[in-house]
Amino acid sequence: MLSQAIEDYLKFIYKLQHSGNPEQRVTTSVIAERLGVAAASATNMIKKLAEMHLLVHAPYQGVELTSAGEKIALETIRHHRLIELYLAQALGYSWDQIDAEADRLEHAISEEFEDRIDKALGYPTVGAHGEPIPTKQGQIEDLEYARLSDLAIGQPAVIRRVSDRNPEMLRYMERLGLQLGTRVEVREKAPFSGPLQVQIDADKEESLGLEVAHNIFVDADD
Amino acid sequence: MLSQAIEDYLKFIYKLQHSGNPEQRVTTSVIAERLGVAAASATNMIKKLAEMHLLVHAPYQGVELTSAGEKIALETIRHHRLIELYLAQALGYSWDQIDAEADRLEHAISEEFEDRIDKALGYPTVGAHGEPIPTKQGQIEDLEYARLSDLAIGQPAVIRRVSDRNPEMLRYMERLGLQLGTRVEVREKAPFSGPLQVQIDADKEESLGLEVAHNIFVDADD
DNA sequence: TACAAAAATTAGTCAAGGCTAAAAAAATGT
DNA sequence: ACATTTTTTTAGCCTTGACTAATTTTTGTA
Repeated sequence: MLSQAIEDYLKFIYKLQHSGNPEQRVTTSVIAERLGVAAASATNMIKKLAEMHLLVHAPYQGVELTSAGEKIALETIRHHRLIELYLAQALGYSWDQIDAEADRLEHAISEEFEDRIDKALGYPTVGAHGEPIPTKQGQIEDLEYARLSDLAIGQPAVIRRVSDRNPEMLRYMERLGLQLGTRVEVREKAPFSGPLQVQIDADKEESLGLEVAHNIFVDADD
Repeated sequence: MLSQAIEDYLKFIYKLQHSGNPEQRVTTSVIAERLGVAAASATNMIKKLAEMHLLVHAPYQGVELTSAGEKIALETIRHHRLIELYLAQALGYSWDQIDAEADRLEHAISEEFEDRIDKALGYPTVGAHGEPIPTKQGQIEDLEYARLSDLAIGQPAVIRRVSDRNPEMLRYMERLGLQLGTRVEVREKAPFSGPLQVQIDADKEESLGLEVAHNIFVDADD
């Protein structure tokens, strides 16, 4: 069994590798910052993971997971997303609570547990925030959606994914009725990075800050 | 937050204090054996727990939980038993699997999780093996049942609790149809600590070894 | 009562995984 | 091109909770 620390490092490294700009190298300091540890601690762990052949480290250049490392990262992410969805669907947790709980549980569950909640959920392919759930074999779809902030005015769209990074923001979205599947349409964009006027679900119009809109991913509705 | 190790020590010390013979002192070696660690390790942890005022240690005499220690033990046991029941009822786990899974999960869940499964289960008062579940306030009933091995011949009874210590044994009981609520009656006791002939649920009669019968607790049915 | 056996403790290690402070390497701007 | 800033690494230390081996203490028995 791998330690919780190792699983966490691999998980976050995977996420950093696959987040946004693909040219963004995953360096020691970025990893340290994301995990909330000192840079020296990250250096140590990276060295250890490299010795375990879970990643390759080019000093000062960044880190890349090996397929063995990626496999573990994807298993951990699968656990996390299945647990999140289970918490939301079976136990009634709200959007902003599931991430923290799943962060602890993901390291504690067995394969058996994974299989049973997978089955209970009907073998879902996307998580509670719309992220793809890796398969047991380590396959993951990469769903590419547009950001609501980039949506053309007047183009109707459906919310397909939201960032789960900020619980505060999730609470805000939930309060506005922004969920997966919600129909949205940008009505107006204020100049100078100002707020968007967004039509929500045909019955409501709200002013949405750019930061929030940046963290909502939509599928143009045609 | 207390470490998993501390919670485990307190849980097992509580269980040892309240298992069977009340004159049996809970000594370092007994604790070490139950937790599967070296005696020296137990000595260290006991010293630490004593410094934290979670127990009182009389050297060579044994250990006794303080009320603070007992509170933590009972919280941990509550988590364990709620999780076990949830695994059995909501996720279809079998009797022999739930203990191991709960051992890991009990240290990872939040109060929120505890509350939600408690509610989902309808605020149960006994666990999957018939053990009382401590309340959130740390109250616990002590249910005293007779052992099936001590039951008088011809006395009908109902299974109320089984020991969860041995998964093999649980699997065996399950296979024989021995569950909580099952009606049993001892028909015959072979001499020299021999097996019992037991009527199970009016439709079956089985020969049961003394060790198994010793780990089944019943309520005389009158 | 003395002494052997059993139980408990102490002493010293080890592995994980953090930390800070200092040193070294790389990148950047003038 | 070189000095400064940023990033990374090294060195050394800390805490947790295990371990083994050696040393008490206690206890049970001849």
